[in-house]
Amino acid sequence: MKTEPVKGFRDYSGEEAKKRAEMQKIIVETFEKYGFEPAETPVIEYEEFVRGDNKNDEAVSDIFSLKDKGKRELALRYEFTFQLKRLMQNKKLPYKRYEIGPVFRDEPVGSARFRQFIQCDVDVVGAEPRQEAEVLSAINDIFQQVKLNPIILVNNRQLLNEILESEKVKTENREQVLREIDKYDKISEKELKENLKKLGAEKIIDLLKKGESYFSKFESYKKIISLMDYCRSYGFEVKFSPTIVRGLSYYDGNVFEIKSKGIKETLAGGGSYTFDGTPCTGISFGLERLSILAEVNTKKESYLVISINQDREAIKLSQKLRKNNAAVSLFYGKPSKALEYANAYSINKVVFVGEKEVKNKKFTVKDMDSGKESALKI
RNA sequence: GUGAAUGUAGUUUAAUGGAAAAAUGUGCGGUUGUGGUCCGCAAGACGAGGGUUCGAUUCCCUCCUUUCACCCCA
Repeated sequence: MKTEPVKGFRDYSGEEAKKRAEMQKIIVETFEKYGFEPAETPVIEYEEFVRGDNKNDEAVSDIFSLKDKGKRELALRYEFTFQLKRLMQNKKLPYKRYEIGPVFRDEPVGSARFRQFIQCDVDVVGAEPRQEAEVLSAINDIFQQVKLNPIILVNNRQLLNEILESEKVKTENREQVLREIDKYDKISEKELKENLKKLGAEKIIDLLKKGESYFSKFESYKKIISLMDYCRSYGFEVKFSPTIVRGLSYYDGNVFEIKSKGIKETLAGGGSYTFDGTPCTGISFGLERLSILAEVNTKKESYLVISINQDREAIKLSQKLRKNNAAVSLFYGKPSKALEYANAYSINKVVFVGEKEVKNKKFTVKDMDSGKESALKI
């Protein structure tokens, strides 16, 4: 019997699992602080719906597909945004929701790439452009709380189109040109130019490097300037990067990408798009990648109540502590084993419940870090 | 998906064409109420399947895992 996890899937336990749980707590709290409400959607959807209109989208070719007994053509969700098409119905706008949950992609795996990962997604349906800054601020907040320095890059899809238009790049080549531009940071400029030359767009790279003086003549650039301005009001900076493209084909306005030192993979991505004529904006990030760099405090105050042949009293005491919201485990056995147990699971307080304590109705708490004992107050 | 590398106890690392070693972790114990020290005992591995061979963990083949690159992406 094979017990190992499937390629690209894995278990989390111990410290790692604690860290992930703690991070999710921070994420939920922050999203709610920004007025987003939670939503839960199915993992399985009709394949047709998952694919949507993005038939040419490479990412969509990486979906896991399956069939049920009724021979329905189904698929595992590979992101959350498309499900908004259903959630947004009959909602007063702007509808602000977040969702945290597993998504699945049948694609190559790597150290920071999995086939199942927890995606944390926030969107505003019925968004004004200035709400892009709100969404970015929420994400920035989360990153700050886990001691990360995010580098937030922004660009605009239409701006790229305008530039390709003005350079008279053939329509049929544009998609490929964008894909090449996206490689800007990965391959040498020489190589990039050669690739672009084949597509009749070798001048693009030099143009993108020109900066403000060149971009300001395009209408879409104003949207970037405006976004940068709003972000400054929130107290953080975003950086204009004309070479970020983003894959998901529904983006049609500003697009975002968050990077950080210490990881080559993108931490978060998002942008503005239009569903049923409604302008929306959203961003999402993967918990696993964030977790690689995040620093969170997983130490919590917790108790180990040790029953030394005083089970009834020990249980009573545990329940009292739990009523005060303490995290309590019970241990039946020898004190030396109990202390070892407490160390193994980083339980920082132990209470002995033995004949002596029960008789005197006095319990002492031992702090596992300092070794000091003090009277237990409930 | 393609190409390259990889695969030994839960984890980290040895050795070998001829009975697989250690550290750490785990379980039990050290005569029964105080820990991260120490001592003893125990359980625990050659990714899977084929082939070559008297004999394969070691050589060969296939598959799988992991890692890297391409493609794309959180």
